[in-house]
Amino acid sequence: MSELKLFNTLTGKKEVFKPIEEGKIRMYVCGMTVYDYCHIGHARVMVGFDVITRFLRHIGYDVTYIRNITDVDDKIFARANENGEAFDALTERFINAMHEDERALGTLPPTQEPRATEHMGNIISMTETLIEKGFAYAADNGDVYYRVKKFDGYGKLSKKNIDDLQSGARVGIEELKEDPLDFALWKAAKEGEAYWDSPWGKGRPGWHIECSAMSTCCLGNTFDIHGGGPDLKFPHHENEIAQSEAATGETYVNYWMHAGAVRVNKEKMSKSLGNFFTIREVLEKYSPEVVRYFLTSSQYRSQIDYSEASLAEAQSALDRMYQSLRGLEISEVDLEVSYVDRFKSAMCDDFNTPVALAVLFDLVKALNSAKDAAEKNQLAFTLKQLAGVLGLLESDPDAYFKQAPTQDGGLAEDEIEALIAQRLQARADKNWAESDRIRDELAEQGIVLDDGKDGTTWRRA
RNA sequence: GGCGCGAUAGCAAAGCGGUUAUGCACUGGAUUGCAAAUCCACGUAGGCCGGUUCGACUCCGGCUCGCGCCUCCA
Repeated sequence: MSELKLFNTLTGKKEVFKPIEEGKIRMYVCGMTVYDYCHIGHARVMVGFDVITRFLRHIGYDVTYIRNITDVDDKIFARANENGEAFDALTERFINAMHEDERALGTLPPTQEPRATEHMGNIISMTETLIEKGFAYAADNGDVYYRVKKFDGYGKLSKKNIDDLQSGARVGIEELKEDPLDFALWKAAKEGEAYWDSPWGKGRPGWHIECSAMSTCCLGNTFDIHGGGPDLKFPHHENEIAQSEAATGETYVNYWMHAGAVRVNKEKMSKSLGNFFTIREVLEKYSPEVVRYFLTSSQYRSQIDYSEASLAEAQSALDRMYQSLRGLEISEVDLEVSYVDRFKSAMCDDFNTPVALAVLFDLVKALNSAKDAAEKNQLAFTLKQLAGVLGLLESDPDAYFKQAPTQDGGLAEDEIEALIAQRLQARADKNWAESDRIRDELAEQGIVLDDGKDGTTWRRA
């Protein structure tokens, strides 16, 4: 079998993957800051690392997959304040919403989902360590800052030169910092804000320290893979490296993986631009599996353009896959190895899902052309197994075609069945006009009829 | 301005120094009462200019254009 290669942001190259511990992978992925609904950009990371995790497990790795929830943050406080709502009531709501979105998209739950608020002790002790080692200092007001220039190699992940950064940094606003590049590990609480007690007084953690604390706590000083969205490279991940490596004196992460951006009209989808589509919005029109297919149809590192047209295309493609499985009773047999090998070598090459999908389509074509029942069964079984590694084709084909994506699902199933029965009678009477009238009537409701040799089936277009 | 990434057929998206990617759409045929689905047939694409090579979409250099990061963002 081909060896697993993955693109490491740290080196800028595709590298052969070597786990720290034979057969095991410890992976941390940056999750959500929970103050709003997840958008398609989040879905990209969720689905992307879900597929990665599924494949790594498929090829035999014991994967510990940690994805944090950042539930203390300036934006959370700001939003809670706007709403006149307690910050933890707000985060609880959006954590639940996030879990709903994930269940809809069929992503496997992470091994653990640590929350910043549950790791205050670790956050504070890591901050203390950084102060002891001279990498951080407490300001007069109770803030604690990280001394960026003290850390050798700052910028190595995002390939930034510290001098370039400095020239662009805003100076003068924060007199509390020794250097404008320094970033906050701990922020003193302002009047009326929620706070935690610390050696520096009442306050809360800065943005980056919680990930260093949680990842180290859950996975150890050094772990295999750290992933996240493209906009986390700098400063978030850069700062995590600075914090963790300064605190532990050890390499923080061996392989850094970053998903590509989701764009809308050639612009990055982002909170700040306000051009984002939430997962739940999209799911009103398209089935979750179509969204997953769309996200899988390009390699996880490339940027993709979100549009209705691309989702519609994804649906057509996925329909083709399900169509090939429709009406088959599939029983477990040995897999067709040639397809399995091609699939695996595609996925071993930095998770090349577009090629993996191409293999699935070759399988679909072979399946559609096969005459022999045993051969059909083997191809269908192989198709389902491999697609399952991508989290696809896990539904019953009939259910897939009959599902109503919107809340008002249009025509009810029994009405459809009744019309089909009427049409069947008309056909038996060779009343083609009536038969076609019913077909057209259903077509107007988005129902497509397929007359097969074993009767008529229907699906929603 | 600094750093990084990309430019493939109508659209989307891959691999590859010389041999069909794949999907969607389109067209013709088979099939069907009519359709749908399916099958068969159908595409010499690779931003521009040089270089290396027997041969480059694939390697090297330059240019143009697009995008991302440099500030909160997945």
